[in-house]
Amino acid sequence: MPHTVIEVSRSTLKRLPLYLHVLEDLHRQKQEYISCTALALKFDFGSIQVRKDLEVTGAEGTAKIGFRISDLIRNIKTFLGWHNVQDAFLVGAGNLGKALLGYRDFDSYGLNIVAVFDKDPEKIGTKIFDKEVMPVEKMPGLAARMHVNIGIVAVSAIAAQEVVNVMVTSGIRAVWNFAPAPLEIPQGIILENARLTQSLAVLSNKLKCLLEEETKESVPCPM
Amino acid sequence: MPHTVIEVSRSTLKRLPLYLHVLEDLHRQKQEYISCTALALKFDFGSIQVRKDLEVTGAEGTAKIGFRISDLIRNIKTFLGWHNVQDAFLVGAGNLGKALLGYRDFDSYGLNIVAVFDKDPEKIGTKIFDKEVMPVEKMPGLAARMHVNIGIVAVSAIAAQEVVNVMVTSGIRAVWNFAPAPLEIPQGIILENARLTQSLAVLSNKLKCLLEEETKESVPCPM
DNA sequence: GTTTTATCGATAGAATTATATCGATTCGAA
DNA sequence: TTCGAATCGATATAATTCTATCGATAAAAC
Repeated sequence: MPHTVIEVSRSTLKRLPLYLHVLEDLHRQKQEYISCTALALKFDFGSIQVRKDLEVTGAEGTAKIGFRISDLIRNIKTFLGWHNVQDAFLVGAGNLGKALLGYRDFDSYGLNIVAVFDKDPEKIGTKIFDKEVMPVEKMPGLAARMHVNIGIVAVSAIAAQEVVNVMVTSGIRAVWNFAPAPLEIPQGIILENARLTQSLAVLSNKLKCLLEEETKESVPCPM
Repeated sequence: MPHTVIEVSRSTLKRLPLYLHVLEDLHRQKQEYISCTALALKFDFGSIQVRKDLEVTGAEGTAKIGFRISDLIRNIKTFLGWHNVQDAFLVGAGNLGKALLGYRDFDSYGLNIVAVFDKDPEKIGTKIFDKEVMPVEKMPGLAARMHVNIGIVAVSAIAAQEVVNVMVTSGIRAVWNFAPAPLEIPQGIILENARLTQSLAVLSNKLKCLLEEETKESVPCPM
């Protein structure tokens, strides 16, 4: 049985959690089945898109009925790797770090923050949501001992590269970066940037266009 | 002089802030010019992509030299609508809300949070970063008086739709949503979702594939 | 029991997005 | 001053991503 490599686009990958959220909601409401058509109504894209996305997770539906919701949830979670919760280190105990620590739903998204690090001596030793803030120097030792794979960067742009370097030497395999700086990372290590400003850029541009549209009658703006 | 409508892809729009950050960094370091080739080195995509992205902002470069950095910064900011700072309302004074309020750089991204709202009586009246938390009921009146166009949703998924409804009736034109729920919004109002889980999904999937690759020798995973 | 309708699954086609090519231009070096 | 290298700007090609179509199938209506 030769393995065929399934190509999955980044776009599909990003839509899966959207479906998952809706599906879990429906599951709580005891709904058993849903069709792509019905699921697509929740979003601003079509049912074919939904079906193709679900296809990559190996989900199978029945004609006229749709997909079993519990199956879909399981498939999506497995596909994303959220069925096994991964331990993660968080570096940066500022506002953003606190917000991430306070976010309780991460465990259903396969993420469990097990330790917090910072450089600031003022913060070290304090507790945030029951987690003690430790000096960054302790990370390498702890990462090896605890077999932690994920590192979350929640520090300033200036400090970010240094933090990543420590993470990499600590054996971290995947970095989730919240700092607004392009980071260099060795091949084989996963880097994913979670940038608010990207989303804000789209919003701002659209709003600018909308407002310009109102003042002038001619519209020199992209959609 | 007829206006030709420039088509700008969402992808381009999302890359612009990445460039902007690097450019502002270089500007602080007193560098005057940069080529697309040099700028592209900071990212994992090519120089042609960079050039085409910059093109939409109206930037003009010189052969062999590249682009004047100060021009690029101005062009990108203008294109995104970040040259004029927009006032915004934030709803939700939880961890995320606090983090957003504490983020000082928003003003250079064209955003200025002028007021915070919450439903929780315990929170109302308290101050977060010098901003008093107000009851949501006060939003409509204030929005009209202050001509606020942007609303930021930083509440739970359950409360989100209700908050958006109030925003819309308050005259808000653009909603920046952090709640992990698909929101319904009338035509003509801008909705942009800032979802952490999307980024996390990509990370998790890649990590899952990496780890599977190590245990098995055959690789049944995308990319 | 037959027809109708909704849906899946697969394939084909359209649209969008990314990358490559090429002449024109500018600087620096021979 | 001429040549070469680097880069822009425009156009053309490739790759990716989205959308439409069609037969098969299962449930509901008649």
